[in-house]
Amino acid sequence: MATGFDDVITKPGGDSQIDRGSLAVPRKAAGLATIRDVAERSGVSVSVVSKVMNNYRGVSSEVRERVIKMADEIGYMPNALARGLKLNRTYNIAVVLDDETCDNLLQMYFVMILHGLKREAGRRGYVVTLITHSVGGRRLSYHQHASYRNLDGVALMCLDFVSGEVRELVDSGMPMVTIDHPFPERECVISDNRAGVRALVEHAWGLGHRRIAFIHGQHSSVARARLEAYKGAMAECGACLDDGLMIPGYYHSLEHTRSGVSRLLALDERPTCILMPDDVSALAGIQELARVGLRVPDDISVAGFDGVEMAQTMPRPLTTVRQDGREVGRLAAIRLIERIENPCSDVLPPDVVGVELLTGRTVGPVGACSQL
Amino acid sequence: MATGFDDVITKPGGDSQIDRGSLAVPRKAAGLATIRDVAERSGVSVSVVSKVMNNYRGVSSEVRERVIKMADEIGYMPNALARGLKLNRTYNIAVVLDDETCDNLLQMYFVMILHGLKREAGRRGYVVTLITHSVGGRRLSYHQHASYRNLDGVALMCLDFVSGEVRELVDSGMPMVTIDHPFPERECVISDNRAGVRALVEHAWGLGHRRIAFIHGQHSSVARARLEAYKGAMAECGACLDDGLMIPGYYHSLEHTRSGVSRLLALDERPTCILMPDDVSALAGIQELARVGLRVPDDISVAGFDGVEMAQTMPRPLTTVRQDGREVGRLAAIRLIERIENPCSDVLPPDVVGVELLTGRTVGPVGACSQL
DNA sequence: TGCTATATAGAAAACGATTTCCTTGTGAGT
DNA sequence: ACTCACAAGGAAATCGTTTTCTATATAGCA
Repeated sequence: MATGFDDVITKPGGDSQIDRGSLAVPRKAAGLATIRDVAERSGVSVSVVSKVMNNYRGVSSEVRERVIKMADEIGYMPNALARGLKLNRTYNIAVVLDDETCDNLLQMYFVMILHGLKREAGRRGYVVTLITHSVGGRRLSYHQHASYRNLDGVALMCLDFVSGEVRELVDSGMPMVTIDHPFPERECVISDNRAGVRALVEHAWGLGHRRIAFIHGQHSSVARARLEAYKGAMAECGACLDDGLMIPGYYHSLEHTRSGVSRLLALDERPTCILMPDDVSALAGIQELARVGLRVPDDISVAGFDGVEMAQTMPRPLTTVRQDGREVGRLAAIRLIERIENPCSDVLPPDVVGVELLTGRTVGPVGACSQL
Repeated sequence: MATGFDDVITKPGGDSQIDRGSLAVPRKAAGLATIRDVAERSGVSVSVVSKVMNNYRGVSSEVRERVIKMADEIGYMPNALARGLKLNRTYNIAVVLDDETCDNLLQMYFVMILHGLKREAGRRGYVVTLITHSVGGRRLSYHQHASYRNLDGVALMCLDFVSGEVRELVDSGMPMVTIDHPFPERECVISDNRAGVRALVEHAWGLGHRRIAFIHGQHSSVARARLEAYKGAMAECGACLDDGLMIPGYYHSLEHTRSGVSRLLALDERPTCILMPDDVSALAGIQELARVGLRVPDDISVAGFDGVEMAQTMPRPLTTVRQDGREVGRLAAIRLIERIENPCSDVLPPDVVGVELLTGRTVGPVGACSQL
């Protein structure tokens, strides 16, 4: 925003006015009452009206009632802009959605988080604004954008947490909450990925699986946590870890999953069970397996991660772990707003939201066929 | 907001200050530079800086450069609040999501719309704020809320379009766009539901189905349009309409769909094909059919509506119609912003976004079994 | 009756921009 | 030399609030 130099220096208008699209209509012209209208029509000063509207004391109940009545009558609503300008509070929090790199809204987990977050925020008088770092051609950092709009705080999820952008935000001291990626001394809510993976491994192990493969995500602390949990759980079960069974993939990338499955099937000793990075990928994996003639779970078992409703409404429900995105979002809102309203309080360690194993029917006991 | 009477009249503070949570920090204290800082440090007046930042003419290029350099140096960003207050424009549009009645975010179609809308809005310099009508206990109408926050326009989807709330919004003249429900003289984008239903009916008919049932949504123009299209297409195909084959249901309501399926199966002459209100419901329907021992599509055919990715990534992809929610959202953003920036232009008839038949594998030729 | 607290009301200064004048200074044209 | 036009810069009003500070009226009290 600071570099207004780009292309247009000289423009029409006598010392002013570029084509600004629509003319600027003052609030009055738009038919909205201002505090001054209320004041005049109830015969008091602006300050008194303000005091009434904010429930301050120092106004006689007679005047108070008159003002309130008049305000109602002419449908007065304060102007959030003026209020925010004075108070430096907008009751508006930012959710950063980077729709250039990852399409977060297309992953149900993040949609659920957004849903929970928005709902809880609304309950507490806040509203949610979705920001990106590109705004009308100009490229603003998240922090610039959030402070340009005076947003009270920021919620971060599903993006490159090690980018300079995020660093800037962390360093800025602006109230923020991250999801599934803790920063020291910053609010955070995480979904219990470790427990989820552990539950899956144990479930499969309990059904007799010994060669349990894991197609895992990359470059994120979620992926790291899950991989670690996988290794830990396998080791605890007494398996000796086989690097060949751990294959990098990407969340929600059907092709990567399919090729991961192919790689696993090409192994000398095939796995009898594959843990996929997410539910959609799991379905893609099952498709791939079907393509080469393998039935699930008779010939090979498959598990997903997320627990989206649709995968449970299938003829053969997916074995997976349900993450409670809505709860994650709800807690994120609570913690962020706490921080906004009480900036000096101590930052607690991350909230960990529990997950639930959905046994489904795609991980079965190791059968005869799978020995082939 | 006008009735601040509720409970608290007398409160602490000498003539002022209720517990306002955080203290109000002026922008300067927060470390952000103001236009005055730029002016002082580059030795010019505030007006000149403003002119430079807005690319107005009437500033020598020498001064212009100096100002720009200084602005960059101290990281100046204008204050959107102050700007908005003066300009009466926030470059912020509202998306109304009513999370009390319907959980719109849980339906992928609406998520896609939101995604497309937000992306296109961002491209044009706008940001999206999600509003509800309940704000921190207080109940504001959509219109009140949007005008309280000075939002430039409103996008409405998936809600009760005949409510007083919506009426108020329509009458207010605030720029708005509706999705899948046209109002006279108001911007609108609709998904071609008629064509979708027609395609499904024709597809099924072509495969020999004659008794095609339709579990349809209710109380919305989408539902009406689809039902009409169903009737029209059936008639055109030469079927005589059977009221028993048209069953009211609800979108995304698994129970209603299941009971609808039961009702259909109880008919003397069972349908050979059922059109479900949406993809998730279709899966629920298939489950219900499986429960009573009917296989899809061998014994009975089933189609969905929406075309969500997951239902296509199943062992047996769902026969359905893909709606292009993202495109709907994109067009909605374009039309809304056009209206905001050019309030006097003519309102065009609704944009109709095409749909695509996904043949899938859940509607098959009428077989011997289905004659039972 | 004075004198001091206290309550009530209002004036005015912010908050950080934009925009409308208005004042200069300069160059061209006669 | 004298006007005229125009460019560059600045002062100040404005947008709609909040909040501090001051002025007045009333009550309490000796």
